[in-house]
Amino acid sequence: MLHVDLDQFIAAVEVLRHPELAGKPVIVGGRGDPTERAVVSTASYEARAFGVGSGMPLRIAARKVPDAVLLPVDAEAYLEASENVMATLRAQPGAVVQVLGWDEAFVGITAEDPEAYARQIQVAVLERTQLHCSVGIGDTLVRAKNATDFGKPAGVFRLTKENWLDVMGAKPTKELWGVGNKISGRLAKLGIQTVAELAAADPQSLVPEFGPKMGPWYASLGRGDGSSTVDDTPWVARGHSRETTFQSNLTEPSQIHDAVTQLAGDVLKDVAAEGRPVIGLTLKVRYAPFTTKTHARKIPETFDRDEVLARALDLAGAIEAGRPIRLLGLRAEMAMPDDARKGHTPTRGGW
DNA sequence: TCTGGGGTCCTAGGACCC
DNA sequence: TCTGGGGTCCTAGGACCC
Repeated sequence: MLHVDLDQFIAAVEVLRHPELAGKPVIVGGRGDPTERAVVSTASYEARAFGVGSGMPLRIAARKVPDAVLLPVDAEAYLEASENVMATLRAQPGAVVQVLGWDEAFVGITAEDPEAYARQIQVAVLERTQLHCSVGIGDTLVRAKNATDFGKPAGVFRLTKENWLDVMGAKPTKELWGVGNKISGRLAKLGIQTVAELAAADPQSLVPEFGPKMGPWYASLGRGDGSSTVDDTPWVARGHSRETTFQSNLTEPSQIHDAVTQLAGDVLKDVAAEGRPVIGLTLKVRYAPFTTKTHARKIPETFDRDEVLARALDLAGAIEAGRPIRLLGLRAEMAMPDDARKGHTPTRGGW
């Protein structure tokens, strides 16, 4: 199968709308104001050369690149571009497309020459959307996903059982899809630093540290193993959430009340659009400077706005009085339709 | 340097039941 | 006094992804 990933997607869409920005360091994030609390969504390659990357505080990014062009996030524009890309992928002969996000998809194919097929995809996407993409080819989803990194920018790379350890073996475990800072740190404490060492680990030996599912899963990640099925079942959301980072910390109960009321209204709008009842609520509170707590509650199935709002405000009663708050979030879990296929998700799909 | 917003899934521990 | 062995459900929190 193939993994298709658009190059510097958000920045590229912005450059298409503003051709005069081509070749300049472009940073997209928040409302484009570096004095606000926000992070970088995407930086162009020119900006990345200064050490700017996704997730970096906008303030820091602006300091690193004084000449950068800062732009606000325009989700609708990116979604429209994304839909054009995905439609192009679906139009390829025999392609089964599993979307992973705005700028990524697995494409299941059967082709004599996968590299040629991948090149054809790149041409088609460029012709239709003027966007460049990189393509990974693999015999599992994990290998295809990791292969894409070696193809960037605008290239093609193949990872299979045969060359997986040659290419990936010496890399730190953090390079793997699903292993971040925390897990790589815990693996290191077990004496596992590299992909090759993880591949050699006995899956059962990881169970005490990571549990019965995740332990063996990490071992298989090290080997590049896992599902090789691209699943194009339409995605069904488990829930919807909204969160707000306040530019100045909240301290007053009335401010909390107003903020939760606002969040509940926004979440309910998303839920109503799906026509599925709410079955649970989670309130997220980030106290200043930076500790996060969540409070969750199952609730009886309901479509009633007042009921959901009342329960959200009830959850807000768990907020510690007097501590300044920098973020509030509210998530509504929805009942799943009976025919929804479990286990298919946008970011962890195929596991 | 100071950390967004939208998602999903896994695990631990307590409550409760038989 | 010292205390079983399952099972399920719920809450809280952790970790990851784009």
